Amino acid sequence: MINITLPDGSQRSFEAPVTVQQVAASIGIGLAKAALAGRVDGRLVDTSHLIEQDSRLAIVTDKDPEGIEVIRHSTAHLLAYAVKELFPDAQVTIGPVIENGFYYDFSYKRPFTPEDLAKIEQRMAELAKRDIPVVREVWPRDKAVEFFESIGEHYKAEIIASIPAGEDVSLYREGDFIDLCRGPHVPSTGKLRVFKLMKLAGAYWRGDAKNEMLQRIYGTAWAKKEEQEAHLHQLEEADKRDHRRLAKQLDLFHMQDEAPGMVFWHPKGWTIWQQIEQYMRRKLDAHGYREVRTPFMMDRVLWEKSGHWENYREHMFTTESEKRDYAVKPMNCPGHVQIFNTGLHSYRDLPLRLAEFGSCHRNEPSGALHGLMRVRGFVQDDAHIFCTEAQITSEVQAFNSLLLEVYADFGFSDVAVKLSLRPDKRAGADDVWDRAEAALRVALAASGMEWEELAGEGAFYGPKIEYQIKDAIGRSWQCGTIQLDFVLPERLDAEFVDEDNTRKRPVMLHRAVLGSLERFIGILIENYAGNFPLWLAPVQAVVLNISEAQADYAAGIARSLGERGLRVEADLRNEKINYKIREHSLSKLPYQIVVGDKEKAAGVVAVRIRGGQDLGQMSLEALLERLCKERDERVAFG
RNA sequence: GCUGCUGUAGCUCAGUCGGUAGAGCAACUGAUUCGUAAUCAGUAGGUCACCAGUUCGAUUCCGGUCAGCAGCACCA
Repeated sequence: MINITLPDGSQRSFEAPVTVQQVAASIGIGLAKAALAGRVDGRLVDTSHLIEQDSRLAIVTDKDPEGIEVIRHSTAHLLAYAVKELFPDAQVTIGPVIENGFYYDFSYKRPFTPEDLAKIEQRMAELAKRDIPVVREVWPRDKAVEFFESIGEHYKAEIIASIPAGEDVSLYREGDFIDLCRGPHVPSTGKLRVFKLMKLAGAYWRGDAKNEMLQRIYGTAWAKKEEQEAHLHQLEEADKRDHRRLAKQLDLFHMQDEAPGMVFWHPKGWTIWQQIEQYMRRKLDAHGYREVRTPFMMDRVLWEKSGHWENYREHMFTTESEKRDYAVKPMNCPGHVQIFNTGLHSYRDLPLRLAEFGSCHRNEPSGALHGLMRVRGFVQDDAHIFCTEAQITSEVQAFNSLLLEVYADFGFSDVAVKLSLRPDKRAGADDVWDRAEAALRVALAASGMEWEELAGEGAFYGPKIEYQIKDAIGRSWQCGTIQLDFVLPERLDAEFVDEDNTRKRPVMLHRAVLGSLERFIGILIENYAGNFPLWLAPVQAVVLNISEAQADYAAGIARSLGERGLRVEADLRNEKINYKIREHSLSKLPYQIVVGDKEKAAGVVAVRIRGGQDLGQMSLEALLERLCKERDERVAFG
C-alpha cells in the first residue's frame, strides 16, 4: 500500500507503485492532460516517474513556475531535435533554460542563417504537432560516453565523461533524437505549443574564449500564446526606452566613428549632466568631502609604482613626449594618493575624503562598447577616503546613508547590496581581511541593510560592497560601490603620523555612488523613458503663443519664469498651436504654457502638462509656485 | 577581442539581378495668424562608411579596414 499526500493535504492510497501520470489520472482527466511533471518529496521528476513508497506529491502543470521551466527546457531539446533532423552533421552541446526562454549551442561547419532559423522553427512546430513521446532512459556513464562518441557527438561525450565514473546518467529519447539530460521533461512534444526562436549568436564552448566558437540559438517559450505576446510586447517597449534611440530623438548626445566609446554631449544632454553633477557636488560637500582635480595623464613610472602598468596595461591609452611614456588615467586613485602624500598628515586629519568628478579613459574591448552603458571615456563621481582601520565602519556607514539619500532623490528605492569577500588570489594578511570584512558587515548591519555575501568575489586588494538599483521596468544596475584597499597606500607610500607618534599606512576606501556619469545618465534615460523629472529636464517649460498678437506677452512670461531659475523657452513661431504642441509633446517637455488673446487679456496662462492633461488657466504666480515645488521636491513624472 | 549581421540625405527607410539614386519627416523660401498632438505650395540637400580589386563601367560583385548592432568573452 502506497500513500500519496497531495498539496491540499488529502491522501490517496494505491495498491502498487504508481507513476505521477497515474496519480494525476486518478484525480481527473483534465489534470492528467495538463500534467507536465511531478514534485515528489520536493524533487522534480517526470510524469513517468514511478512512486514506490509513501510520498508527498504535487502535479506540476503549466500554471506552476516549475512547469514553465520544464516547458522551456523541453523546447530547447525540441530545438536540438529539429536541428539534428535538418542538419544531421551538427553536433549538440548544451541547452539550458534562461530567463523567459532557453538557448541551445551547436557545433556546425558554418553559422546558421536567419533562413535556417525559420526552417528550424517550422520543423519544431511539426515535431510538436506529432506529439512524440519523450522517454527517459538510464544508462551507465561509460556506455553513454561510448554511445555518443559512436554517433559523432563528441561534445556530448565530453560532457558525460566529466560526470564521475560509475554513475548512471539519464538520457531522453524523442523520436530519433536522444540527448543527455538530468530532466525532467514534458511527457510528449505535444505539450510544447508556444515558442519562438529569437536570435542567433556565437558563444564559446564551455564559456572560454580560448575554445571553439559554437552557434547559439536563443528562443522563448511559454504556456500560453498571450503570455508570449505580452513578452514580445514588453521587449518592444524596452526597445522604445533604449537610451541610444531616445538620445537621438531628444537631441541629448551623439557618438561617431572617430571617437568610439566616447560621447559628444549636446546642450540638452549636458544640461542633464550638469544638474546631476551640481547636485552631487552639493551632496558631497554636505557629507564632508573635499573636491580635487588631478591630471588626465601621468608618467608611466607612477603607473608602474601603482601596479597598473603591470596589471592593467592593455586597458590604458598611452602616449609619449620627449622620450617619456605617459598613460591616460583609467582611475583616479593614484592621483588622489599624490595629493594625500603632499605634506605630512596627522591622525587628526583623518578621515580625509578626496572627491573628483574624475575623467577616465579605459581601452575597453571593441565588442564591449554599448551606447552610454559601456564607454571608453567617462567621468566617475569618484572619491577616496583615507582613514584608519578603526574608522572603516563609521565611514562605510556614512557612505551608505549618502548613497541611499542620493538614490532616493533619483527615485530609486529598491537597492540590493552585495558584499564581496576575499578571493583566492589576494594581497594582505588573513587577519587584516578578517577585520576588514567584519568592519563592512558591522557597517551594513548598523545601517539596517540586508545584504548578500559573495565568497571569493572581492578584488585582490580588498573586500567590497556593491549596490544595485532596480529601474522602472525591473532591471538591476550596479552603480554604487565602496571598496577597501590595503595595497595602494603601500605601493604609493601613503602614511600618516599616529597618536603614538609612529608612521602608519592609512586604509584607502574607493567609492562611487553613481559610478560612471555617462552610464548613470543612460540608466536614467531608460528608467524615465525620456520623461525626465522637472529638476533634470533639459527644458522645463515652453511658452507658446497662439498667434503673433500674443508674442510679446508670451516672451514676457518666459522671461519671468527664467528669472526664477527655470529653464524656459518661448516658441513664437508662426505655426498652428496643434503643430507646436505636438512637437513639444514628442520632445517630452514637462510644461507647455499656452497664451492666446484670452490669457493675455486676463493676465493669466493656460497650462498643459506632459501626458496631455490640461490644467486650465492660472496666474503666473500659481504656475511659478507649482513649478518650483515640483522641481525642488524632485517629483518623478507619472 | 571572437562569431554573425549591418553601414544609402540631418532622421527613419526604400532601391539598383553592375549603367553614379528615391520617399516621408526635418531644413530653407513663400503664403497662411490659426485655441491644445502634423496648414499649403515650392526649393535645396547624397564621393551610397573608407581603401583597394574585378569590369568598358562598381553604391551594387570580391577582398581588406573602420564603425555600429546582437550575443559570447572581458569588466581594477
